[in-house]
Amino acid sequence: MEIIGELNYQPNILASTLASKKSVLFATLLPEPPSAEGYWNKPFIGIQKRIAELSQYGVQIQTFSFNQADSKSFATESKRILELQPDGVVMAPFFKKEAMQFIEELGELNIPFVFIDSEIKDAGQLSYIGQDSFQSGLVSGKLLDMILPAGNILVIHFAKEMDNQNHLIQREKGFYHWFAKRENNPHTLFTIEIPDTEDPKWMDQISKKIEEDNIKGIFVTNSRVFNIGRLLETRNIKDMMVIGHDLIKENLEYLKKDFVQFLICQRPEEQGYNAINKLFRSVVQKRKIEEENYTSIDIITKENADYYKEFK
Amino acid sequence: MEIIGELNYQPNILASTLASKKSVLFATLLPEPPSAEGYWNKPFIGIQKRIAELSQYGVQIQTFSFNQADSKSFATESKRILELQPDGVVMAPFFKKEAMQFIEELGELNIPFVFIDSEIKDAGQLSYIGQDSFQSGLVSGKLLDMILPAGNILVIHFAKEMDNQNHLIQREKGFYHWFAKRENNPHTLFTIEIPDTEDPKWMDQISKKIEEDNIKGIFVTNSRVFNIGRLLETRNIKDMMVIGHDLIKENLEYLKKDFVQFLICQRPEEQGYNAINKLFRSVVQKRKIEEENYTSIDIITKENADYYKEFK
DNA sequence: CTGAAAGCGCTTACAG
DNA sequence: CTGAAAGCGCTTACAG
Repeated sequence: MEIIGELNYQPNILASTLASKKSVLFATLLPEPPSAEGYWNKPFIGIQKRIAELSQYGVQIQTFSFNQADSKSFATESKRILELQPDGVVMAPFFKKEAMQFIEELGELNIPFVFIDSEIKDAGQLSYIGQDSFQSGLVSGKLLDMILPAGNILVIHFAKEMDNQNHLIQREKGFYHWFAKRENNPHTLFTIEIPDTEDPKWMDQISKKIEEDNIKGIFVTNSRVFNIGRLLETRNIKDMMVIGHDLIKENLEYLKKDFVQFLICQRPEEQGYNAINKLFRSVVQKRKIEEENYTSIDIITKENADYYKEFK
Repeated sequence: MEIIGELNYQPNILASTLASKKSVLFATLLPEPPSAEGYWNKPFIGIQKRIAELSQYGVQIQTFSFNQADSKSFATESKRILELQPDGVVMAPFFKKEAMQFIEELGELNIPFVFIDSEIKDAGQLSYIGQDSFQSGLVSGKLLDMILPAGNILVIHFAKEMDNQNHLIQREKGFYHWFAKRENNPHTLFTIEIPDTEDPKWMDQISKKIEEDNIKGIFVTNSRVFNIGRLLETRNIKDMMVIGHDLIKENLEYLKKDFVQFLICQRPEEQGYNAINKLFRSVVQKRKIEEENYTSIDIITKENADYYKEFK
């Protein structure tokens, strides 16, 4: 060891992995996207890209997905992962109770795991990769404030089981915080939860709210902002300033049509790529990993959207 | 070859590079940053990061830099690179004439090269990595327009030898284009060139312009927007909306103090990283490379600036 | 427990 | 020109 120090010896990783011939298996547990255009396809693209690059090193992947509206599916799939005994796990811990159970069992098996998109604090994760949701809400607040001369604001959660959607709550808090600390705030804020858009009644509910409360700005706390685009287009409502999240195809359409002014984004493909990379660096290369890795809070408009392509 | 096709044989790159023991040398020719906080340190950080990762593969680098105000230094350094006969070159082709001469000689030696930051079209480059400057100017125009209720706008180039600064011209053109196509544009636009800030007379010139022409918005076409921050602070000018480029330390200060509203950024570290990666993928891995790689046009405000750190 | 030998999948100098 | 041998820097099963 002394001589190693003196000579500053660095092992040759190429030779090492070539000789060892060992293979490594990672598992992912992420929400199943409702469609091929859904948000959760994006982290997955990044995951696959990094896995492909690392296939030379014998890195393999097995994917599991759960239904965002069904916490039991999370539990069922996590059991399957435990049976598989992978060398590392990437998960979106959407359901806190089920996730904690899973994490405990991973701990017993000494399997490292990385959180993506949302976080449970101090749960023994190797790393968290995702946005600071409060701050991202604050950015949304500032932007909407800058472009809204007058009128009131509606915050909309298109989500079921809000108890489990901590990052949406945090975004809302950050958003409200902006207006709370602002001097002479002329805007009044309201919040609505729309758990289900199957039944088109929600449209009437929102339209009524817009009229009654002089709503001139809308903030949708997740990627379902295209719902508002559709509403504004079909009911021919103009002069509404709208901010939402994530550059998915349906949102891009309404951004281009000027029904949505800003989308807040978080480089989901890069997140998936980095999640696998963290596992690789820790499990295969035995390096130290930084625990928190807040993604940037990206601001997308009609004009820069086409340049916001990852991995060109 | 038939059997290779049938078996879908993929050579093992690890074994290949381990056995071949060949080393590869890349050269970079970039502007020398005026200080440790200058913009051009950033691409260099990315370059070094990728070189460090690839040192296992026997990739080495030799760096050359030129003075942005002196086209001769570009020519001198490019000659030194030609003598070195590297396996690939990354350059910022700031001086078109000198760059074309250099490129021709690189072509004769069959040395591939990548452009970074600014581009010469169809010059035989392996790839270009940088922003679409026209579009980035358009984004600046839209943002300033959104937050500026009334008053006129001043575009400032802090640059010498404007003939060689094609990307600044393009940014200006994009910016003007936004207001040209806008309906009922209430803002009049002016442009000023400040070749030198050593002599503080430029401050009087700008101040006078601001007063005489009712300037309420300023767009600085490069990273020298901190000059305007200083001017506004020292002369106590409020209510000016300011947009500039690049998140360097001096600009961050005035963003935080609310003298600058937006910075347009282009992930310079990522650009450096990608430039080396393109050379590596082409020269060492013999893969096909995409020719254009426009960087995203990132919008930075006081609130998301702290999260805009690359390579965390 | 220690240490030498075989082998990972290639490249390259060299014998024929 | 062809083809077998040596070697790249490690790991790992195995003999002692």
